[in-house]
Amino acid sequence: MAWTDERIDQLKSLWEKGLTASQIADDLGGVSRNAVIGKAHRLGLKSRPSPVKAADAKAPAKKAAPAKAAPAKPAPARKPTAAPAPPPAPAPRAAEPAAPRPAASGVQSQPLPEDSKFSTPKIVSVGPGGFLRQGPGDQQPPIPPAPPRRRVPAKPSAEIADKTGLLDLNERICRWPMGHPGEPDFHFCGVDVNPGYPYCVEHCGRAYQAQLPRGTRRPPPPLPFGGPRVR
DNA sequence: CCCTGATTCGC
DNA sequence: GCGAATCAGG
Repeated sequence: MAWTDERIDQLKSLWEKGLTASQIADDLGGVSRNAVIGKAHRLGLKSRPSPVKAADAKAPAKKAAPAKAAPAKPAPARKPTAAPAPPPAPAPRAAEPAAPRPAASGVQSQPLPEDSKFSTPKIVSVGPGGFLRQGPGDQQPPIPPAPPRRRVPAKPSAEIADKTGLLDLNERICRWPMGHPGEPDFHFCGVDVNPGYPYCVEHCGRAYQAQLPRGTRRPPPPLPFGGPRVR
């Protein structure tokens, strides 16, 4: 993707707003975090609080030279432009710094009422696609969907809420479908997965049901979308 | 592990 | 100029 004037403008704006390179890359789309950083530097955008501080003026010492490329660059003399001694005094955030931190908190497992007597455990599960499965005679309000976990807190031009879409899926977020494919707001759970599984802990609990007591009517086994046709 | 930004260097 | 690879700190 090319760096059009428009995209460069966005980059500058977002960068100076304090968004992280990842968020900016996400926002712009089509570019990687590295691309954003690289471009930002080429544009001369000033660096912001970086986790990596300049090497101390003493004892550089260890610096393993890997295979690729020839390092041999022992001159980290950082002196970009002016500002000889700029005390890091970020503008005091008066009130609303737009909260760059996504504060992504995984969905905490709903604490089971394990303390409440020994009432017959309700066997309720929801299959992929949001279909409710429950024991016969059981009536229960639908389980509220887990909030999608996304970055980019405030995207001005987002008419569609930031749901976890197909393109957002990766190996470590829950791919449990929410809603139905084809529907406007169909998306995926998006919470961090239960390691080793394609779903988050909560949805693993629904996907992999324990054996039920005999006599209990069992709903059909949970099949993810795309599973073999059941007959 | 995850994240972050910085730097290097082949293209 | 671009950005993946790499580095390095949190």
